[in-house]
Amino acid sequence: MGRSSKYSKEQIVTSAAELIAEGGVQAATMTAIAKRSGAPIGSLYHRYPSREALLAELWLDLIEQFQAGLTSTLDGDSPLEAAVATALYAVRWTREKPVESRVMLLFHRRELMQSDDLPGELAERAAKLEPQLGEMLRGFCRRYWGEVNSANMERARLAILGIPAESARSYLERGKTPPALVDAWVERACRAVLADD
Amino acid sequence: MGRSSKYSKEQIVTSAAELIAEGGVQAATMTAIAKRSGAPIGSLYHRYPSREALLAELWLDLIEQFQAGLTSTLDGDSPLEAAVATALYAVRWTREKPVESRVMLLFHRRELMQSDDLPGELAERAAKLEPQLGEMLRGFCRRYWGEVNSANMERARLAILGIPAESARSYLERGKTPPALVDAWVERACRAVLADD
DNA sequence: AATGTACTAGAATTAATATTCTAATAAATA
DNA sequence: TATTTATTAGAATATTAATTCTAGTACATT
Repeated sequence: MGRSSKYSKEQIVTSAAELIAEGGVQAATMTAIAKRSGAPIGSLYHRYPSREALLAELWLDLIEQFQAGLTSTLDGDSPLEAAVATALYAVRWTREKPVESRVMLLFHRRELMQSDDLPGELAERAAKLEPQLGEMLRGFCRRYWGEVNSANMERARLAILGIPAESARSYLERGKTPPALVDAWVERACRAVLADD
Repeated sequence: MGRSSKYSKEQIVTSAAELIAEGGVQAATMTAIAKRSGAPIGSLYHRYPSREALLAELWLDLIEQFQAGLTSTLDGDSPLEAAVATALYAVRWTREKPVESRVMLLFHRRELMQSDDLPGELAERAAKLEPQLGEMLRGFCRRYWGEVNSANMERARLAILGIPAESARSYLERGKTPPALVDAWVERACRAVLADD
């Protein structure tokens, strides 16, 4: 049924990610994405209704993949050890996927998805992200403290997500990747934030 | 000598900051800044050679002010206690100046100053920031560990700057301000990262 | 081989914004 | 009060980038 495609969605989205990683969101113009991926502008619009939908899909792909890794890691036996492992997973992820993590950590959702009128499927995917993260943290609080309240939630968020994010960010900003030493600091900080009073 | 001005630089820059805090950098168009501040576009260009120069000045004002506070706090007697005080100063600053801290923490320098060809004075001010921060951290390393090396520098940067930044960021992103509880977590994390092995 | 259909192509159009330009205005000084 | 000049005003222009449109292309199925 019809001609087979010469340029895949993946090529397009990857090109956009590289452009953002190198020069920020504003560098990922439709013309630039076309040039980098080899696909003509017409083909971009054949696949995506708009630039915003293209960038939103890129963003959602990344976050979903990352969050899936977090969630499964935090599911370990000992909640404390699972928390540490999750924090370290996040740091390692940025080491292994510097382009993707630059996009994720250095640019804000608003820059990629400014309006609320995304194509339905994308809007649904976007709406699931935060609840899923909340559910993950809630589970942790229940297992670790035996109680879920907003202070615990914030505390867990800082220890498990915030600290590794920041630890990586300062390197990613400078075009580097967090060195191995950082892992030890992240682990300590994570444990310190979660420790009993 | 000539007509006195009706709209100050400060009004203009403040309006730009509010717009950015509310809607991101892209919301701070010259038209929007003009509307919010009351000044007509012509007046904006009378004071600033370009939008970029206007935003750069805003950014530099904020960072310089913030960094001055950091530097003087980190100068205390006991290096460890001074480090903790500095980290807490940063968190409190975001609590007291939510608009300014949103601009500083949520948006990247590149978004505000994309080119390298800023008017000379601004370029000079921009060039001083990072060295000044480095000097500050270097002094801390010398006093606390007795030795300055890149691992120490990174570690100090995480403990003193990174951790409070992240702790505030997660609230600022949601349009909130870090609650008082956060201070205790920041202090612990700061001490943990700086603790002996 | 003929035909249908998704896809490629990229030029033309539109939309949004920064910037320029020319003409008023009003305060300070002589 | 006359004059000077920084400043206000905002319409006109230029620029940049998204989006649309029309035509061609090649694969898959019949």
